[in-house]
Amino acid sequence: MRTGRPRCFCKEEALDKAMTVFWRQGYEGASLSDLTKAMGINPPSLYACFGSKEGLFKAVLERYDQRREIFMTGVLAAPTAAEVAQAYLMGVAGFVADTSGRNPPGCLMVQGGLSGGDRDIPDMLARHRAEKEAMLRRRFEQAKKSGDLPRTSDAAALARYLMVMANGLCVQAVAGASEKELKEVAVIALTNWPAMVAQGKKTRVKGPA
Amino acid sequence: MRTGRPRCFCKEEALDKAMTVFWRQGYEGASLSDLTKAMGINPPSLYACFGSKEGLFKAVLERYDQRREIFMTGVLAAPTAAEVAQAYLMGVAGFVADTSGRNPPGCLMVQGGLSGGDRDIPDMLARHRAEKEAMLRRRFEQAKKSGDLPRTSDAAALARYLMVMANGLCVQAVAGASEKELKEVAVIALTNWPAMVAQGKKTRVKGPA
DNA sequence: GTAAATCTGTAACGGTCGATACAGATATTC
DNA sequence: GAATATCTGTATCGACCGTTACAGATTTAC
Repeated sequence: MRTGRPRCFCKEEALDKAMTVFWRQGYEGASLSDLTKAMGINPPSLYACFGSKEGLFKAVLERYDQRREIFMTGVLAAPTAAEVAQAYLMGVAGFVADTSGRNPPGCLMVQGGLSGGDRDIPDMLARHRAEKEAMLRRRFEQAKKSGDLPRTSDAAALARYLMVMANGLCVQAVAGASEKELKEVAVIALTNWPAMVAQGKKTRVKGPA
Repeated sequence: MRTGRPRCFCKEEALDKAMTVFWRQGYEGASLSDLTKAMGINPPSLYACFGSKEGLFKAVLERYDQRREIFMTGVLAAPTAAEVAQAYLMGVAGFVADTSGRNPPGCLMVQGGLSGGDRDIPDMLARHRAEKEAMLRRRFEQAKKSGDLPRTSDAAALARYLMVMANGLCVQAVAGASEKELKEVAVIALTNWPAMVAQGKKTRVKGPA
C-alpha cells in the first residue's frame, strides 16, 4: 500500500463535480475557486491530484468519454445504418436537453470551449469530436460492405452530417430548447435517410455547388 | 460640431479589428490587451468610445448583424421555401469555412461564447440566433399561406432544423472542416426537403419518439 | 486671446487568476 | 518508537484581468 497520509476525498466524485462546472461554464469560464468550491477541496489537493487546471480538464474529459462510450457502443450496435443514425440523433437530442437536472444542457465536448485565448482546449475537444465522427464513419463503411448501404453512398459525409446535427443540437440545447423541440429536429433530420444515402452518387456527378 | 480633441481612430475599423479578436478567441478569451493591440488604440480610448468590454462586444455584435442582414435578406427573398433553405445552408457553409482569410472560421454568434463564467454573453448571442431562426420561421409560415409549403408542415420545426444545421456547421468549421466538406453536408441536409416538409403531419400523429 | 470640452498616452488601480510555500496532520516502513 | 512520505488547510505568490486617474494635446466656443 502507498505510504503517507491518504487522500480525504473521492477522486471520481471530485471529477464529476468538476465536470459539471466545466460543462456549464466552459474551460475558461471555470475559475479555480469555482472548481475547488464545487469539488469541496482546496487548491493544493487539486494540484497534487491533477497537476494543473488543464490536467484536471483532461481527466474530466477522459471520464466523460468513458460515460459516453456506453452510449456510442449501443448506437453502433444497431442492426442497420438507418437505425444507427436514428439511435444516435435521438439519443443525443435526449441527452443534450437532459431535463433530469443531473447534467447541464449541451455536451462537454462543445460547451467546454469552441474558442479561447489559446487553441489548446478547443483543439483537444475537436479531436474528441472527430473521434466520435470516425466511429460513425467506420460503421457506415462497414454497412456499405455488408450491402446495408449502397456502394455509391458517402460514409464520411453521412457521418459528418450526423456530427453537424449533433453539435447543432448542443448549441440549441444550451440556448434553452426543450427535448421535444430537439427531437422534432432529429426526426426531420432522419426523415430523408433513403435520399441521403443515395447522395453520394449525385455528389460524384455534380459535386457540391 | 463637437468640441474637444477629435478621435484619432476610425470607429468602424476599430470595431472590425475587435470583431476578429472576439470571433477567434470568444468573449472571455479576448483580453483587453488583445483587443487594444488589434485595434491600435489604448484602453482609455476604448472606454471613452465603448464604455466597457461588454459595451464593445455589443457594438461589435451590432455591426456583425448589419453585415449578415444583407445575406439574410437575400436568402429570405428566394422564391420558394426550398430555395430559401438551400440559399441559407449553402451560404452559411461557405461563410463559416471562409477560405479567403478575411474572417476567422465559424460565426461570431456561436464562437463568441456558448458558455462562460456568467450567462450574459451566451444569452445575448442565443437571442441573436433565435432572431435569425424567427426570420426563417416567418418566411416558412408565409410559404404555407401561399401554398408553397403544405399546411401540414411545421414552419417552426423546419426553421429550427436549419438553425441546428447552421450552428453545427459553425462547430465543424472551427474544427478545421473545409468548405467542400461543409457543402457536402449542406447538400445532404437539403436532399430530403420534400420528405421534411411533410414531416409536420407525421409529428402531429405520433409525435417525436 | 481665454475657457471649456474631449481625446490621447502613461502609468497604475484593486481584484482575481492559476499556482505554491509552508507547516501541521496522518499514514506506512523499519 | 523514529524516519519517511503524502495529503491537508492557510495564506500567499507574481501575473494578468478589466478599468481608471491624471496630465498633456488638440479641438471648438466665446
